[in-house]
Amino acid sequence: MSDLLERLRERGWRLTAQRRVVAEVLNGDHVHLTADEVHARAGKRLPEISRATVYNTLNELVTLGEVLEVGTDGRAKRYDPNARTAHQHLVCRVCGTIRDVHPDCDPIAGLAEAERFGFDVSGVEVTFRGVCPDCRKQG
Amino acid sequence: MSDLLERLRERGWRLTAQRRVVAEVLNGDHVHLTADEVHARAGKRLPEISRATVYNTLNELVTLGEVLEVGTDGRAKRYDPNARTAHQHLVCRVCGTIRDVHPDCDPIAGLAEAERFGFDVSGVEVTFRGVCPDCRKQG
DNA sequence: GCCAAGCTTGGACTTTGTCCAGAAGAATAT
DNA sequence: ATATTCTTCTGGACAAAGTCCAAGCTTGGC
Repeated sequence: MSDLLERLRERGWRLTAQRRVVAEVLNGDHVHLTADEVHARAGKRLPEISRATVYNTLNELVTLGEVLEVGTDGRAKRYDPNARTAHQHLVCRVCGTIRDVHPDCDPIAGLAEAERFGFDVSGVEVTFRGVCPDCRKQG
Repeated sequence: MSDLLERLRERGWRLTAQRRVVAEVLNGDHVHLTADEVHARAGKRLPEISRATVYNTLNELVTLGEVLEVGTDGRAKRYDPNARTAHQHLVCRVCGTIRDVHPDCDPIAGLAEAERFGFDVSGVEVTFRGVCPDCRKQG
């Protein structure tokens, strides 16, 4: 069932009860939870799990490259387990819902050499903003 | 001298001493200050100005569309007065410095109709991540 | 000059996240 | 199996960024 857990095991990541629960909560295809939501859901299965552990684990997963941090502008960061396939986000301005979308080309190539100012450019985030169908009906 | 102040006056924005100072501090071409930096600089000219007023004013400017909020990932938001010409940002992962860069085409066009899921897409933010020359020397 | 509306203030409060020292739990060696 | 060592977990304190609010102050219109 779990790509994420399997990949972690393969990498020799020590899989404690706490880490397993965090990884399980996070696993899925269009999941974009905040650290707090992860903590709440993890707490249902492992009531004593501490906030610190959830934060530590999430940060480790990000460092390992298994999970992506998605900044949604002022609010809490969200964590996206789908770090393996390049994708971008489409965020509803009203309700904050996130959809994954897929680029038809590598956007990093769009930055000309002359525009790099000596930076070592290693990543790019593309976030489309709009209003989702549900919010349009109501607005 | 000031595009920003002029535009604000034209729009009938009440120009108090505090707001004027905030707008003046923010004015310029490659300015990306945090709210705290704005407060500090504004405080030099108007020592009693409060943090709350700086935040209020910045949020109003953002709502008016005269200033852009730039989220730099965990750190404090930065405010960019150059909301008039389309541009993107190149952010240093280490020190948080921001450079403006200019797209060679409209990135919003990169999102195929089939990928819009019924959203009314009205904007896109592109943020390149990398390490700036200064931080590379030290790292 | 008076009044209402709108600004500003400072402090309390909230949210999000980090840090730390000690406790608990694995892994390794004996 | 036991001791030792290393890693991880915990809970609470702490910090940064930002919001909220009631009270006071300005401003513009009359």
